[in-house]
Amino acid sequence: MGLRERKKEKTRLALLDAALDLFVEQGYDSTTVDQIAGSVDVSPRTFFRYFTSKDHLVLWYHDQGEETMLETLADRPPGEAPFESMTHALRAVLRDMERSTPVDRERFLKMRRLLDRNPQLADHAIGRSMETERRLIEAVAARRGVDPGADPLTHLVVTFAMSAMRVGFECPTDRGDIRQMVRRIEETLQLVERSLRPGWDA
Amino acid sequence: MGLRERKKEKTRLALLDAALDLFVEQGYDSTTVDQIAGSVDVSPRTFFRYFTSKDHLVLWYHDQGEETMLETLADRPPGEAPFESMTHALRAVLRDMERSTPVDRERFLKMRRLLDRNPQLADHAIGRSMETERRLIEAVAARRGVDPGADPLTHLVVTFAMSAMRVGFECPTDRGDIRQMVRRIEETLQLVERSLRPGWDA
DNA sequence: TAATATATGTCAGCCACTGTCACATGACAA
DNA sequence: TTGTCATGTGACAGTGGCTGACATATATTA
Repeated sequence: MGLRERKKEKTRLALLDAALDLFVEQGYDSTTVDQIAGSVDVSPRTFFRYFTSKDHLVLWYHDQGEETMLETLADRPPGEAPFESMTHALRAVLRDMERSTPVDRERFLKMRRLLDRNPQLADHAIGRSMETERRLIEAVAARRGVDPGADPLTHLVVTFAMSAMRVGFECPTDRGDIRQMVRRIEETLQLVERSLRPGWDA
Repeated sequence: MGLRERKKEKTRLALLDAALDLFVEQGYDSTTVDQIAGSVDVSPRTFFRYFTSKDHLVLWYHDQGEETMLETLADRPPGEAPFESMTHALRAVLRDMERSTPVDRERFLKMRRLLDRNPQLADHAIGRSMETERRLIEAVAARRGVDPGADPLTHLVVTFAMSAMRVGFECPTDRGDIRQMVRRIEETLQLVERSLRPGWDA
C-alpha cells in the first residue's frame, strides 16, 4: 500500500470523524461542509471527492456490512438451503460487530444517534439497505439458478432475514450498547427462524 | 368546502401534474422548481408552500395507502390474530388500487417510473414506507396490548406483511399495468402466508 | 531524473430551499 | 354592503449543497 493510498485513507477518516464530532456537537443541519472541510484543513471541493454528499458520511458501516454478507454468501456450500445461507451471512455481520475496536464502536454509536435524530438521514440509510437487499437477492438467485426478477421466494428469503436486522437495529432500548443490540438481533433472528415453516424456502 | 379550499386543491393538483409531466419529459434532475411553478403560473416560493420539497411530490400515494391500512386495522375485530388483521389491511389497499380512476392510475404509473429511475427518490419513498410501518406497529401493538418498543413479534407481523407489498411492488415485469401488479402482490402475500408456521403470531 | 498519473485548491456558477415583508384575496360579522 | 381579519401569494435577498473546469502540487513509474 503506497504513501498515496495511506494518505487518502487518513484524510477520509479525518473527515468522517471531524464531521461526526461537529454533528454531535451542533446538530447535523447546522453543520456546513465548509466547517467540516475547514477543521481538517482541506478545501470544501475535496470533501466531495471523498464523500458524494454530506449525507453519505453516515452510511459508512452499511458498506462494510454489505461486503461482509456478500463474501460470506459466496463462501457457503452450493447445496445449502438459501435461508440458511442468509442466516450465516447475517451472523457474520454480528460477529464483526462484536469484534470491533472501541474507536469503531464509538463511530457506530454516533452514527446511530444521528440516524435517530434526522429522518432524512434515516431515509438514506434505509435506501442504502434496500440496495444491499437487491444485491443479496441477485447473489441468492444466482446460487439457486433462478431469475431474480421473477422469483418472489428469493426476495422473501432475503427480506425475511434482513427483517431481523432491521427490527433488532431499531430497538430503542439498545442505544449506547452494541453488545446488547447484537444480542437483540440474534434473538429476533431466532424468532424469525422459529416462525417459518420447515422447508418453506425449497 | 369554500372557494379558498377549492382553489388550493386545484393549485396542488396542477402543480403535481405539471411536475410529473415535466419529469417524464425531461428527467427529474433537469427539471427545476422554477419550471414547475412557471408552468402553473405561480411563484417558486408558492411551490414550497404546497410541497415541502421537490422530492415530496412523488410520495403522494404513500399517504393514501397508509391511511387505508390504519383505518382498516381499526375496524378489524379485537380478538383477531394480528397477522390476519394485517393481511386485511393490505388487501384493502389492493382493492383501492383496482378501483382507482384512470387519471389516478396514470399519476401512479408516472410516479412509479420516476421511482425506478431516481435512486434518491426511491430512498424517500422507502423512508416513507418505514414511517408507515412504524405507525402500523404502534396500531398492532395497541391491539395486542403490548409495548411496541419491546415486542419483536409485533414488528415481524407488520414487516412480514409489508414484505409482500415491497416484493410485489418491485417486480420489474409489472411496469405499466396496475392490475398485474396487484395480482403479483396478492400472489406474494399468499406465498408469505404459506411460508409461516400456523399460529406463529400468537 | 524525466514522464506520467493522480490528488488538491481555486473559482465561478446552478439550484433547492428559507425568512421576511408588502400586497391581494377570500371569509365573516355588523 | 362595508369594514375587519385571516390567509394565500409574490418579490427579493440570502444560505448552503453540489458541480465543472482548469491550474498546480504531489506520488508513482520508467
